Amino acid sequence: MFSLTVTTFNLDHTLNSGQLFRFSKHDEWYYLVQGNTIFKIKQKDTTLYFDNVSQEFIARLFCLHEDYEHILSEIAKDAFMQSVIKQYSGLRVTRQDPWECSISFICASASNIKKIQYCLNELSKSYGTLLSLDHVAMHSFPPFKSLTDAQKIRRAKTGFRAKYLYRANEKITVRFLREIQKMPYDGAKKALMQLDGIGEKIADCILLFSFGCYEAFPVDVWIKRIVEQQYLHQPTSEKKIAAFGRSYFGRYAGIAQQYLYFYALQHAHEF
DNA sequence: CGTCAGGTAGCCA
DNA sequence: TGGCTACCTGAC
Repeated sequence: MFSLTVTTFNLDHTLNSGQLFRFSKHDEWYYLVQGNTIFKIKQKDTTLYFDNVSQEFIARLFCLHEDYEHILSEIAKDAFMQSVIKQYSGLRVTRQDPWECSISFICASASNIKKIQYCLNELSKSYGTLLSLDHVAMHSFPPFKSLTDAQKIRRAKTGFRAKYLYRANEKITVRFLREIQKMPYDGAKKALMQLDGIGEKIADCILLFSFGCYEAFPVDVWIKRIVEQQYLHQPTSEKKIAAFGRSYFGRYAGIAQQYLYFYALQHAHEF
């Protein structure tokens, strides 16, 4: 068992903000999979407790090295954002494995969080290996290059996304991911959008959640609704909403987006 | 039943 | 470029 003191970090908010889909909660502990091991993590005030995983991995996944006090002050552009930030302070954008993140968000197209989790778990059951910790069982994520059986992909109830997953598995290579990492935002986004099933929104999610590209401002229905309601006061295209988000919030627009998204989820009934 | 989910591709003006 | 619509599937 290890522990770490954290500031401006909230594990619950971070895990439940729709950026990471594969975790399972059992009395106070969250169980997650990293490679071929399960680990568990929980937070008590400013202390993070974790087991079966390295401190380095936790710090990287939750970007604990980032100065969130500073980042949040930069995106607190107006009274509304200030209140959202105050309310959900500690929500962080994660830095996930690019392969898992790409596959996950291809599954996210026109779906919902419950369904995405279901599909990813089914894919993992089919392509991963069974792991356990404290009598909690989970499967490892389908390994890199393993999604080679179209039937099995479809049996995970992935629907029209099945062919996208199959092709992504063919096209995503170590070299491809390394190139993306080196590119600036625009080029990286274009490269990701070469893949079938990855459009503007999903490319932005992948860049934001697995490449540390904080300029990316994914626009989904919820971001569209909240930006229209709070800022633009009229129906606006996704493209214009994204352009607004990036120019208004600046270099940490993606983190602002995550706060807005989390706020919208908590207030979903009001829309 | 229709509509809606963390959308995208293909088609048309 | 901008505005349609079909698309798997499950929940309401």
